[in-house]
Amino acid sequence: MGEDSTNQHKNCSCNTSTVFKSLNTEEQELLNSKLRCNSYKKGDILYREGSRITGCYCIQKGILKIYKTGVDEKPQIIALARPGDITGYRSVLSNEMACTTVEALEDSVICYIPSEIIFTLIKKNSDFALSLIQLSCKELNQANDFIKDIAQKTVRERLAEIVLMLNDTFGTDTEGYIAINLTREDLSSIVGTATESVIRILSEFKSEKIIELKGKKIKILNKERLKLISESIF
Amino acid sequence: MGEDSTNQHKNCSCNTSTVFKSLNTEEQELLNSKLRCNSYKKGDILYREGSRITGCYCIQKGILKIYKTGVDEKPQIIALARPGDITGYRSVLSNEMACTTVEALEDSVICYIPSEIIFTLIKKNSDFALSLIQLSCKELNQANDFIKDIAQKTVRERLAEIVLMLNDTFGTDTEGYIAINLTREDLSSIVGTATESVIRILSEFKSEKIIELKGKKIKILNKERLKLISESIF
DNA sequence: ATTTAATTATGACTATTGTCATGTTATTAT
DNA sequence: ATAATAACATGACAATAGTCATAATTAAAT
Repeated sequence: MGEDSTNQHKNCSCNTSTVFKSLNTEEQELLNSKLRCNSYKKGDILYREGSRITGCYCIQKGILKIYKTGVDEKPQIIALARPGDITGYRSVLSNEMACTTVEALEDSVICYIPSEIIFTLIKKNSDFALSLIQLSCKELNQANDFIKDIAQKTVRERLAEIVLMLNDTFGTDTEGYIAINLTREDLSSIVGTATESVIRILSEFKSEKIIELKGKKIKILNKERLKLISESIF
Repeated sequence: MGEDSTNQHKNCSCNTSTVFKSLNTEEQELLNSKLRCNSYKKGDILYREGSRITGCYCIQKGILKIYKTGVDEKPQIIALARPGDITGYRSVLSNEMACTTVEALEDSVICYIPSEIIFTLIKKNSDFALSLIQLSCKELNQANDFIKDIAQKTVRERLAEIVLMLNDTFGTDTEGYIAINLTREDLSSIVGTATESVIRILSEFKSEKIIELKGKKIKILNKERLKLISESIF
């Protein structure tokens, strides 16, 4: 874990992140004075399920995978987080042990925000409190939607859906490939299936000219078709 | 839908419900003055997915089922709510259309709380705001746990888990039967499986002397065994 | 009370998905 | 550069769970 701390937060993503947009100048400064940025290498663990955390994390740069550990240590990825996203706020606000493990998927720069400042801001600024409620409500709704999908859709349909989600969330590089590197194993633990199933279905999509594959990189060739598959219409 | 409105809220469950416990006397009175209780018959719909709601609902008496509609109109039950629980707050706070349909599972008495009062209380009382955040975070964590389970466990394991959850949440009647009447179809749309699978596995549990069945009623005979099954140990 | 509808139950069959085995290709480390 | 490891790929098979059919039972409605 990098101890590459900085106090240079003039253009920290925390300031533009949606939850913090309701802060006034004074509150922004208070926030900035308490922040501490750290660098993490690919594979580094920010915190583990069951450990006590004393603040939350705002991503400046990089991508995090957030997962719960299930039967036989099998991870279930609950979310991926990108710059501007915050994580850990749930455990901080409920004053409970971390309910997920958070790991850097690539080299990242993460801002640490101590618990106290979060509580202070909630007390001071009801709009900030409302933003936090709205954030957790949004995540709750996404989680409920995914429960519905995982319960009702086939693996093929869910994988199509996840590929579309990745495309929307992380965008594409200059060549049109989705800008995130996930192993087939990571993908399988998002979709909720076996690694071999992901490999097989991606190959199917490829031979059906719906996607193109280059190593871990995925490029969507036929978005409409992929959408139809994800909606159980195909 | 019952229009059996009352203004008698001295002992409305809203006052004891966990989210409202942080209100002071003045705020309690403000809340009570705005409440409106209605009676609903079994099968009545409080609101439908996609409709605009202008307040949230606190259960005085009865049980509600909260579901999302999936492929082929198939419902996926996201939660069951019992006296003291509130529902609809998510859509109210995010100012979005309802993302679930809510239906009375039995004759119920439900308190309607207009949106404005919720927003007012968030502004006035940061502890109330915090309670709301904690509530949604708790539900979020439960949803994420369920994603993990539905992705990794077998139907048999999940059904065992749900029976245990129902027992803990709704308690038992004088004869020891779980105090909720769910059809096998309802159960299947909680567990995320086919109705026939629920029927079959409940019959298995019965012949293994793990549960006892009397119509829709379920009595747990061997809680330890059921727990082991739910944890994929059996 | 009796018809009607809904729910529960079970068998037979099919489809989907997971597991295991094995080989190949990328990555990473020395 | 080369060994070692991790990731990808594919086939064969097994297990889990879904669908369809049909009957019995229970609950609801007139």
